[in-house]
Amino acid sequence: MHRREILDAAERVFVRNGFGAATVEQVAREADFAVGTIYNFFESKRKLFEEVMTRMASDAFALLEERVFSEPDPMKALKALIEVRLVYAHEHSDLCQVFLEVQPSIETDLPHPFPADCQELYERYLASVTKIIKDGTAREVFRAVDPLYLTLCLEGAFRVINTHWIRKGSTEPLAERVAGVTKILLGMVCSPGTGNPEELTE
Amino acid sequence: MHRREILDAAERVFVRNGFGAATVEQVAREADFAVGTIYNFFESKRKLFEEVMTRMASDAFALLEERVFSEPDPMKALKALIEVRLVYAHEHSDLCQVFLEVQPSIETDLPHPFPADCQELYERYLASVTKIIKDGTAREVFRAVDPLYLTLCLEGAFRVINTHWIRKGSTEPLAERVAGVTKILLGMVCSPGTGNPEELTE
Amino acid sequence: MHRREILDAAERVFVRNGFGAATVEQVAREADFAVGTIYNFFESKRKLFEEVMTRMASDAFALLEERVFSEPDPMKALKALIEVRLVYAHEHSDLCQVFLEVQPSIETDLPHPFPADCQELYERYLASVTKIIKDGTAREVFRAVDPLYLTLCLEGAFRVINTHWIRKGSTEPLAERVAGVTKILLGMVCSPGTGNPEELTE
Amino acid sequence: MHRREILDAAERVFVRNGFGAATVEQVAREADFAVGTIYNFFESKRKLFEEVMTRMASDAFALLEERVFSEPDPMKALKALIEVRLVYAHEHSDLCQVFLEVQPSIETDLPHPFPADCQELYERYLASVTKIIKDGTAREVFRAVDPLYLTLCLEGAFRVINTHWIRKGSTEPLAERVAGVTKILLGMVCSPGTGNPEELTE
DNA sequence: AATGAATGAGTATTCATTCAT
DNA sequence: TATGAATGAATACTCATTCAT
Repeated sequence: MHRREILDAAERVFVRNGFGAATVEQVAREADFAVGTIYNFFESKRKLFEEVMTRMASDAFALLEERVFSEPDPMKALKALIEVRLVYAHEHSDLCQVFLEVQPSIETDLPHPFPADCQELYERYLASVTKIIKDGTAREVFRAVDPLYLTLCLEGAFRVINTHWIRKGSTEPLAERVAGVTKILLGMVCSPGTGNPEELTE
Repeated sequence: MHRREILDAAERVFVRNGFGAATVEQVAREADFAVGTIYNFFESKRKLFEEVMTRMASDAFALLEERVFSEPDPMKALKALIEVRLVYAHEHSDLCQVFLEVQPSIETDLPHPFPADCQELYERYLASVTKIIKDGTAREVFRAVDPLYLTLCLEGAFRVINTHWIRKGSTEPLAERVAGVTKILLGMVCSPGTGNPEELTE
Repeated sequence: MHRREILDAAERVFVRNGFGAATVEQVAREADFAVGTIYNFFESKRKLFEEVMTRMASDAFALLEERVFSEPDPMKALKALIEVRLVYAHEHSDLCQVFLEVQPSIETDLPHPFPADCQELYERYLASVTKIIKDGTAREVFRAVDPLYLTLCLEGAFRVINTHWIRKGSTEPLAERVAGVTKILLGMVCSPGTGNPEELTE
Repeated sequence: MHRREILDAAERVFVRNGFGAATVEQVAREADFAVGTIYNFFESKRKLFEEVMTRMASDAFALLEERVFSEPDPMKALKALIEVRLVYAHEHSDLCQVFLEVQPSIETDLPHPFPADCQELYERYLASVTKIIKDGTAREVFRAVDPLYLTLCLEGAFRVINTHWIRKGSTEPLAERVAGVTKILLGMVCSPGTGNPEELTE
């Protein structure tokens, strides 16, 4: 469908140039449509941008639901979360780039430039991860610390490491890199003695 | 000095609106000067922006050098780092906002839109923190994990938590919040048994 | 076509005000278009100016080719040249104004501010006139003097007389004025005795 | 005197950059004064420009009065005029550049951008040359043609040849070049047989 | 629905001019 | 008188948005 094609084109253009530097004409050219046609589907550049954002966030959230949030065992869920966030980001660095940015940026035009949908998904994501943490704490496999803060620490680690991988290349195989980070994060989350640290990462 | 006043005004405007949406006229009005005066001190909007960035990064780095990097004991240095990053960010949320953003943004025109000075300070910051980690590991008080990744995990935690505090208010006193986060981060960094977790935070 | 209308309007504005003092908005108003529309057809004010110049020079050159340079007899060609330069300039004083100015001006930013096309046409024009002179000299109807300098003397005469006519009105009929000048210029170019001076101008 | 120094500096800057591209600050820097000082002596950039023009025209006119207009013999005066206009222009190509421009230019901001003084000098110059022509015609050494037009033809020849020499270098010695042009112009002005053409130029 | 020419508000930047010191 | 920092009007150019076809 045309709407879809335009979104795809817009995603490429926004990721390439950022919101400010991207022009509607670039999107139109990339999508092989006329400028006017873009406006038949999206009421403004801003709205188009927001739909791109929301779609990206939805895709990422759907993946997490399937691979992480449906896992009842907290330890398995945590490991899955770490892997998905690190590997997925590696495979979809563009999308990651965007998903990472669910936070205000100095380059951003407005304090909260992200669409409400997007913000809401982020809140739900945090809630879901927090729930995993709480479950793990209840079963005494995770440390007894503030689960929200633990969630945020995890989230921060994902972001900065993903950014680091995106910006610096690395010769080390992905699996090894992921293993190294997993060891650290499990050490942060898991109770000492709870299968931590060595055998955790096998 | 006028140069200083303009930088202050520009800082406020850029933090409020971002680079793209900020206009030189806004900066001029905020600084209570004419537009032309801005150009007597800074050759372009971009250059003005870069000086604002660099100044912010320098201030933050100077504080870290004084309070953190000059501390020879790794455990004390780590605790100081955590406190400075969390408390200072709380007191200077604007500056924090910016220092956080030494990473590419979707709103950004170029992969490395930040001034070279700024990038370099960030690299030096990471190197300094990594050195603390290595020292601690050598003394076996910190875990034996990849020190760069541990540094990045710390860094991510600071950022996301700071962002969280900036965006959500919190009724909980700052000291308690910092204590909660400190507990988590020490748990991540320190060897199990090394004074962790209870007495660490007193 | 709109491109044409804009060129016409720009021609009027540039001739009226000169390049420096002309504004794109004036051109837009004169052409009855919005400013942006100008930029849909011409990439910059400078480019627009250059197209105006080139078009003027081309028109003038085409006329000269048709009426002067295709004439094999040097004497007839010379008379035609004089007439065309004087009469045409009189009828198209704007165009003349510009074609005259293919020379550096104190108002000009660069030594050769005229578009390459324009410069080239001027060179071709000088070469064509010089060839007429040479032919006439070879047949011994024109004086045996440096043909390039003779060409330049002719050229200068045209310009200053045209400028004089443009700036001062004259009650004397054009034909008589042209006859008077023709007599002088034939006297300059033609060998004494070669039908010069009286019967030449009939 | 300071006024004089500023005029000198302004002359250099205007000749180098043209009126439009020259800035008052450039003039100030060239004159080694502050911008404000310029305005203590000249009420505007335009006025400064006009004084530069007028001074140039006056200098040239004074030279012509001394070397040409005070010569009672028309033939000698004509030869002197030709030489002065060609040689002087060669030696003072900057000034020439300007003096040539006593005519509206497409690059000029206003139809008659030259100061009234300058225009008036030009008129007096034309009148003086015309008088020489008339005297020569009365003595039957010059052709019996319209003296004003003959004056203008001379004037045009000077300008275009000077421009040509300024823009194209020439390896030929100046004296020879002047001789070649003199031969042509004497042929134009002088009655056939009146010492014309050979011995005229010796 | 699709088009893309036309629009014109918005912005960075320049520079002649002023005036307090 | 000399200064030069401050001024702000002026202008080229961009680009999101509209709308007649």
